[in-house]
Amino acid sequence: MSQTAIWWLRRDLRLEDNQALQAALEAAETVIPVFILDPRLLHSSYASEVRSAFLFAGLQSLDESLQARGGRLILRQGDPLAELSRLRQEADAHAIYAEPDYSPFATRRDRQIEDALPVHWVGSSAIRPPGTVLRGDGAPYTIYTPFSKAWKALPEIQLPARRGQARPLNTPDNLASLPIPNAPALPAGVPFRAGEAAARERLEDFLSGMVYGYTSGRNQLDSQATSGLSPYLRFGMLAPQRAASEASRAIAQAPDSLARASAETWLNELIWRDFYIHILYHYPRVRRENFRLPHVRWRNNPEQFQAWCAGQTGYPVVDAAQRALAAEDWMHNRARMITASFLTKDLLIDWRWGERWFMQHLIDGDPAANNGGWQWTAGTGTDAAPYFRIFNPVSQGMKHDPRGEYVRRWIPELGAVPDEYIHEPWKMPSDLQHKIGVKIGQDYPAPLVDHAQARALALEAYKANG
DNA sequence: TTTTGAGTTGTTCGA
DNA sequence: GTCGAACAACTCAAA
Repeated sequence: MSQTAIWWLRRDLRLEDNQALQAALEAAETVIPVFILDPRLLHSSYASEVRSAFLFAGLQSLDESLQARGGRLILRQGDPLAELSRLRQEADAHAIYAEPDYSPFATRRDRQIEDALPVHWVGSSAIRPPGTVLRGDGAPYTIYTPFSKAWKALPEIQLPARRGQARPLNTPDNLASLPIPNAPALPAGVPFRAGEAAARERLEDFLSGMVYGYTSGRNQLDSQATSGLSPYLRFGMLAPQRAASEASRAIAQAPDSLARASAETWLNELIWRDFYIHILYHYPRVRRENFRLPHVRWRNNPEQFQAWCAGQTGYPVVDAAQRALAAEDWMHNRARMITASFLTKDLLIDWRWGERWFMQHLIDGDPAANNGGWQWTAGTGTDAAPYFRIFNPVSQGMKHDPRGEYVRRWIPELGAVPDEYIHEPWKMPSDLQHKIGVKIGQDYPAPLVDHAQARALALEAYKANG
């Protein structure tokens, strides 16, 4: 057995269920865990300070776990190829082990690295790697339903059995490491703690609770019925294969058909994550271009975009969503659809503007899922969703936030508005506005656009697409 | 090759 | 209030 291997961490910030780590341990006496901060990513126009802080806190937590096993995290900063080459010489390492990552940026970077260094790719940041779910003729799927059927027809996801006492890593003491950046504490409102222990805890909470109420609960804006696992999956603090195998187990053990349907819905959400990873991998152009409908006539009014960003559109559920994003750096999935539909359909603003805004703020911001979600909502995406599917921000609010709890939580100035007006406060008679002290246009904006009119304009703009 | 059925998440209108 | 149809046309996936 050779002596030393490098374990290069990227989007797999965990020790458990980590196939790359396991392979490194099997191949070498000494394992050097390294994370490389890449300035190109840290300072890109899609970066988010809070997401970086979450990353740093995750590295901190990982370093603590490593120290408990006789290792430590080596942190470097710079170009990964240069840093890995240097570290390999310093440590006299014979090989590098890493989990594949599939974004266009990562793919380019990793091709360069495998041309120059002895790197072994082990595991996958998708449950099933791109290229493993293909049509009969070998082409990639571009429609979710057949993709998911093929995905489910493949052999069940196998996780390596958990070992008893994990063996030490023996990371040498003489290797230089940057201090892990002192993550500014996550803002007080952010409801996520970094690290695999927190991920595991949330997974177990979800499995022992909401997984069987997921189908009905996940669309309620003010409920805690979603899994809340997205930030952990984003950074690999939870293995996606672990989530999938727990989903399968929940399906198998469901007490009744309703429960089974719920667990299946959750598994489908995980498969959607794979779907968009595969789409971005096979069609990297979607990062910049519409998947279909190449010529939507966007209006792109900058003042309206500002109002949308600030949660000042005058549509309570849209504004609540945006303000929740500002406060928690996370947004409920239903809220994402509502606010994205409003930006693209009601304001006719290019989905790329919203996509960037989300990436700059979402703690779980991921290029594949974010791009897929925006293009789906904009009607330009892979699925042949009809363009006339335009969300009505009032009826969406009434349906998914019937008591206005979500709205009142994030828009305190609407606190006194009665339920019947909470999603359309501009309809309050002026004496009521006066009585409760909420004057529309003064204490809270009047609607930025009239939805019925905006809808008609959107239908025109999309129909005009040649 | 051709044919056929289908496509996450919605809204509105009129019976 | 409830229900079904219309909203368009296209492309995908599989038989």
